[in-house]
Amino acid sequence: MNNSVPTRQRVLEAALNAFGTEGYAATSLDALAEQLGVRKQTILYYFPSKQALFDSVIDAASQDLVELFEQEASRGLTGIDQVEAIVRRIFRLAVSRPELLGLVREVTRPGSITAGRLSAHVGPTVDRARAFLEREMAAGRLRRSDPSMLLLSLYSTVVGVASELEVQRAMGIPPSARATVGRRTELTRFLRAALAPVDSDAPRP
Amino acid sequence: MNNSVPTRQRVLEAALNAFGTEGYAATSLDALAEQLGVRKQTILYYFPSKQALFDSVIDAASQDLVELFEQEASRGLTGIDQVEAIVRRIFRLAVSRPELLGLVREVTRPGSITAGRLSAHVGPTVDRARAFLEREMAAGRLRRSDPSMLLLSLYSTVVGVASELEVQRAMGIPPSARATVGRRTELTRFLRAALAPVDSDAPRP
DNA sequence: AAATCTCTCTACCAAATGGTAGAGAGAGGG
DNA sequence: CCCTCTCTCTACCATTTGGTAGAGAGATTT
Repeated sequence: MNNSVPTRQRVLEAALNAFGTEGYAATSLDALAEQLGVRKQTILYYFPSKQALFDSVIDAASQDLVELFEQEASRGLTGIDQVEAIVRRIFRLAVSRPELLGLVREVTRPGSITAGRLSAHVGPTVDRARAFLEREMAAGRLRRSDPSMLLLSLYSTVVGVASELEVQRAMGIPPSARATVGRRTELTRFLRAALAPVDSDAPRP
Repeated sequence: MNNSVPTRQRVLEAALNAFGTEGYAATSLDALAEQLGVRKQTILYYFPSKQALFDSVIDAASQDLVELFEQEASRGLTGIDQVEAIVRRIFRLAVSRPELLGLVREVTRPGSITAGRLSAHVGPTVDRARAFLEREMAAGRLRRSDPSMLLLSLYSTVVGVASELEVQRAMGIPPSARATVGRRTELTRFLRAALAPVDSDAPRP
């Protein structure tokens, strides 16, 4: 059965899903194996330990994320339009592959063991993003502020709004597809207000 | 030894710390007990199961959070000043009791078991916050937008910036005390830009 | 003094966990 | 035909986990 997708890749996908939604500690190799219709030792054949599997999952997820961003960045938009395009992409991601954002959340939590692995992969992309913000500020297309801090604020806001379903329920926002679009629309308005340049941001002639 | 603080409360505090930093699944009762210099059965005497302990921790944490907010809200500030005061409080919290925000993060994660418990406790406070935003918008002291969505954006941004240390490191922001103040300052500027009313927000006479 | 209540302990246990050792089946090459 | 390589399996195992049963010590009540 299912001979089209190689086992190793199937394991990686199932693991990404499990780690991203349940978390590392709450995911057992036995449960993962059963879900795949395979024995635990088959998993351990491809990945020598649970930690090694987790590392590989992070590597794969990082690659996906980086590709997504580089692809979007290569379209050459500027100013708030580029920011809005990225937001749109992240929201699409939150719908189509919520486990990916979940994994990011898992990896970046304070007590995380595998701290630097994701950072190492997305580092260059983060640098590109920061450089973009600096460039656009200098050109007067974005309000001037500290690029690193702005990037952090953007990240927190977008990923939070896109993925914190429980919080949203607590705040009276139903987790429907229609509400998702509404969230994105409102978030975009929020970001436009925060990013739009003011007079004093005009580029030096 | 340590007869001043009752055991039950010591267990609650240690559990809040562990659950908030390591997560529910990664926290074992044995480890918790050892850390307390007590046997696991002592914990199970006060809390019939691990899940019951977790529930109690959530209850206690909720109470702390609610008190904190109600206390801050009772000072009667208005507009962005009130928002800024809350931000300041949350940052102080992120420094003095990071495990509290970590617990919130743990509870609000997608695959969480104890979904509604925190929501039930903080619900009324959330309602108050939303009512505040509506009132201030109507008075022309905040830019008009959807209060629920704005609240969500504010929550995501503030908690994210205050607590996502790993992300910050990945973005080139060192996790020092000085940088914490810098983050808060920059975040406040970001929020002011997003919240400041524009001409069309003037209250109807 | 006897009985009860509060609290912490020792002694266990069944289940689950990550991991080791190695057999067996099939394919391909010599 | 045999050898080797790839892949998945069965059989185990030591450790850890959440939880049960109940003893013992001290204080309080009757």
